[in-house]
Amino acid sequence: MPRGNCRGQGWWHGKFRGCGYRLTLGREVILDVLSKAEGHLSAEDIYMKIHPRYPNVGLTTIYRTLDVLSDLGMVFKLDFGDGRARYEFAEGPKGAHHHHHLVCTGCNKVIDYTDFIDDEVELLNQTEKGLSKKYNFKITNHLIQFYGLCEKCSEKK
Amino acid sequence: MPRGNCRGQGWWHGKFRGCGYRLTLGREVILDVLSKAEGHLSAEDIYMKIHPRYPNVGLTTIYRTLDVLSDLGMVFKLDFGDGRARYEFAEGPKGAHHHHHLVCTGCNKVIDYTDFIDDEVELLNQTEKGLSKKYNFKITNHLIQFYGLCEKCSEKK
DNA sequence: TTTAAAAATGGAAATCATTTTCATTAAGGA
DNA sequence: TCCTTAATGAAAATGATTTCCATTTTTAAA
Ligand SMILES: [Mn+2]
Ligand SMILES: [Mn+2]
Ligand SMILES: [Zn+2]
Ligand SMILES: [Zn+2]
Repeated sequence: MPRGNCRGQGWWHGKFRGCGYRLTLGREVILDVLSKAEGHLSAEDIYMKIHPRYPNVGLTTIYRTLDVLSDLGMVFKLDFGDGRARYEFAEGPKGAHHHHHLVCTGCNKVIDYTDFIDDEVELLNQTEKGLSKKYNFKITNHLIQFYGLCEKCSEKK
Repeated sequence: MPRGNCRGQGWWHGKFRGCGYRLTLGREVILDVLSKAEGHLSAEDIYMKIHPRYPNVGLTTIYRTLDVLSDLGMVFKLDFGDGRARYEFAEGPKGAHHHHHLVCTGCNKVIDYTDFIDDEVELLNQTEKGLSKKYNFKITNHLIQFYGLCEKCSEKK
């Protein structure tokens, strides 16, 4: 968590201000949690992590902030089909860590993978180009996910 | 819509009975609507189509039936991110019509595409094989979607 | 520093697709 | 036809997310 006495010094201060957003305590704390989180957090997960130390940041603000962060491209909003959105920090310009997800339909575990990304990106580019032309569709984004059973869950079965 | 006098004669009668399910009027009608539908219908879409002629088939039954049909693999449950599930008839063994979707984030229009499916399938197989081995993850399913703006929506902008 | 406009906030209430409950009905084997 | 059990519909419950609105905070101007 950021020290309360050096607010607004993070590298993302500029990103906020540049888009007319104000960098508030709530936003900074949420961003901080996300940037340090391992997995894929739901709004409530974030609320739980923050609440003990910042009991006056409400769940509503978390939802609103996550929307803003998604708009700014600082966070990805993910849907693994369990009825609640998950959020993931979009690494800065340095660690642009393009990856996709393996989702276990047994226990909802999610594995990040980067394997085959090169071939994938190649196919994706080709596909995007072709589809853009054929359907006059401007593709801005893609979603690739694999579903199945993780090691533990296939053993159980 | 099926004629009321020849119930249970459809090619899917066996599929139901084989899995211990009963073939009811509601299920038959829902399947019929889906098999003839062009696009991607929500539960309520289906309800609207059915209700005039079969006013005693409730929305609850539609949800339940769609679950059954998904389990049987006769229908695909889709999520285009607009907060309601969509359903699509999974063509029988004949017209196995593997395709993915272009989703317009402007107007929610969805385009089916089959282009590049061959290269895609090849990459997918390779990826699935590699990931299965590396993570001991049994992949049963994949999701690929492209998001962007359709022709009309990019003009508007 | 003072001030005023705009943005952000939190808590409560609303939304709304989907699920659950439960009493009733219908399917299909015997 | 009879009986067991699956299937059904209506109403109520659920639960993640959004909306409302009165209050607070931020920021730029004076
Ligand atoms: Mn991830
Ligand atoms: Mn389709
Ligand atoms: Zn699992
Ligand atoms: Zn569009």
